[in-house]
Amino acid sequence: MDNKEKILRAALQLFIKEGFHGTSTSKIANEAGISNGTLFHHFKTKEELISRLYLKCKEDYRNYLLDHMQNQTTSKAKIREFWFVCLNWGLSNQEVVSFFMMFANSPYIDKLSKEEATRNFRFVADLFQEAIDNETVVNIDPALMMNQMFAALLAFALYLKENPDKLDVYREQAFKMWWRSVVNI
Amino acid sequence: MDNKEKILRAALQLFIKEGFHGTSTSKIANEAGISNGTLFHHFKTKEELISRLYLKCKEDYRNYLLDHMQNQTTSKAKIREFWFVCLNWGLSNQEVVSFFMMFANSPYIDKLSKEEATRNFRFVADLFQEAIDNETVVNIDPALMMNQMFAALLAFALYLKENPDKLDVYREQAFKMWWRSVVNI
DNA sequence: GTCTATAAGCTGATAGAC
DNA sequence: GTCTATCAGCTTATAGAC
Repeated sequence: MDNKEKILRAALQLFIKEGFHGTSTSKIANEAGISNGTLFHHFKTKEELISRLYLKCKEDYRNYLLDHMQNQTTSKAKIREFWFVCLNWGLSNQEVVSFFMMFANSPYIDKLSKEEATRNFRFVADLFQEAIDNETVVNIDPALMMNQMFAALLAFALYLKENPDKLDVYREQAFKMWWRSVVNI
Repeated sequence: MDNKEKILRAALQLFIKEGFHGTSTSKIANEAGISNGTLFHHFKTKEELISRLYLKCKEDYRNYLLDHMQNQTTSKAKIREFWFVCLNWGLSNQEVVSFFMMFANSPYIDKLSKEEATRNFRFVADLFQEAIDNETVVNIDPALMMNQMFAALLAFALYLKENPDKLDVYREQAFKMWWRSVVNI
């Protein structure tokens, strides 16, 4: 692992614990086991470090999703699979989930254009659009549907964080409940 | 408006814009039109100021909810009303919504016990428990159901923030969709 | 690429006059 | 209650040797 990677890892851990402004660059350098000067050699400013970390996490997330999606045939099967792949990613990347939430509620989000952040996730919108077109799900703005799906997933993941023993109990039901809210009947 | 109130208002605005650590006490004092010393007369530390602001917002929120709930008879009517009262509060208190989200994803949340934060919202859990008991909704942990409802509402409110013209289009449908996910059929 | 040394400016917080 | 003056420590970032 090179120093750039070490810095990003240390930063992620500290940002989650202490927030962006609560984490100084010297703390990051210290945690990464490198000097202050080295940090600023790899990242011109603290802000650049934060943006790079965010973009890297987003890319990793996207790659995980694409890697784990099989070729399902029906729209329902595709969306169902997407739900569970997202859930599994979230359960094994809880720090990144926290980081995304922090980032989404911070002023930094404005500096990376929204277009830029969602560009690589077009395939998700396409998934929903297809399901709308073939009348598998109700006809609402796919953006709203995505919003609702991620919200339901996130809320479930947060619930599991405090009730880890409930995963088996509600794993299937959580999906079924959300699905009932969008399925065309 | 006394100085304490001025400070809290200024702090809320600045925290949303710049984050907790990004907002210095002197900025707050400046924005509130008072001196640095006066701020520390009213709040012993910056942390106390943040906690007080959070608790005040939570209380205002709770009072709004209780004030606007009529006495509905059926569980469905009660929950439906609760949804729309929450939605209306969120739409007219968007800065507070942002603040709550920031706070929830910050390290400060750990310092106020979770018990303390939810204590005054027991009436919501009771609402869901009643609906479970009389078999209006599916039998899942009311905490999970609350989680899901607030997530759906919040996601809808965030969607409206970027698509304000869609309120009339989806206002009813958003509730109906969530309701279909929990109703006992 | 990595380090040490350094700096100007800001931070939260205090002291004491009014 | 409010103000001004003040501080010790930390902040991001730079300069320059190795």
